[in-house]
Amino acid sequence: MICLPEASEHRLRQLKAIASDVRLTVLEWLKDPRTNFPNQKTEDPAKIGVCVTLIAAKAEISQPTASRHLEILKNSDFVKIRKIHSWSFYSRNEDAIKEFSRWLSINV
Amino acid sequence: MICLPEASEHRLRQLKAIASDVRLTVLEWLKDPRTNFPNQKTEDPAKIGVCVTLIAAKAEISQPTASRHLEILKNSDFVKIRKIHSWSFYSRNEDAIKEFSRWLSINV
DNA sequence: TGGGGACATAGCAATATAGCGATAAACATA
DNA sequence: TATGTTTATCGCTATATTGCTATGTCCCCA
Repeated sequence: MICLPEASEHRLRQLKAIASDVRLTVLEWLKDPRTNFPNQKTEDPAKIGVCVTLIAAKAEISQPTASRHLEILKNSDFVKIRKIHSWSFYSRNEDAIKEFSRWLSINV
Repeated sequence: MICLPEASEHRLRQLKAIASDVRLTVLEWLKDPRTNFPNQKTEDPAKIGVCVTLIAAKAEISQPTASRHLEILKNSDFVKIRKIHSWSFYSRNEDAIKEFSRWLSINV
């Protein structure tokens, strides 16, 4: 059986995380939160992040499904969460994304 | 529903192709075919590629399963096939891999 | 012409993934 | 306290993926 090196387990998790049309698109949207989520009034989406409900609405999926996708993106380190009151504001983790991209360019 | 831009369909296919422990490992093995497949006598693995049977044996999966994985890697452009007689010799498509890596570093 | 090796395809079973509605938890406010 | 809002989790169904065996195809060689 295939035995992946310990260090690559995390990379495989990251690869699976972005190998999804929904998650790839959400990551893309989060590059420009002000343009893609202009209706968020509670917090500045570019500074704090975007809440789950607005992401679900734009992706036209249910809120639980969006929550699950965002959990997967979080487990792969591609996004960060900022929790304020009952909101969860999601934003890109540019450092982790860059590091992943660098790993891929070297190791794949 | 999510509607991925036309151009990204191919990228999503590529992401799904390497989001697999088996396929990621095979791609890794194909970086150094002489070391990883020293038993191939018919053709030089480093020049022509590696045949399906040896890949299946090293990965400890059945030949049809290996064939399927290699087909997925081929459809994503990550490998090339060289057919000689009844053999199919697989090798990395370094150009396509580099192009993919460049796309990812810019667009994800 | 027949046999054997190498590969791809078909068909099936098991597992993983993605979607939903219902519901619980946390919190602000009337 | 009661209500409404936001999010996460649970349970379920549908689909996709991965593995296998069986089989067909192609090609070389006896």
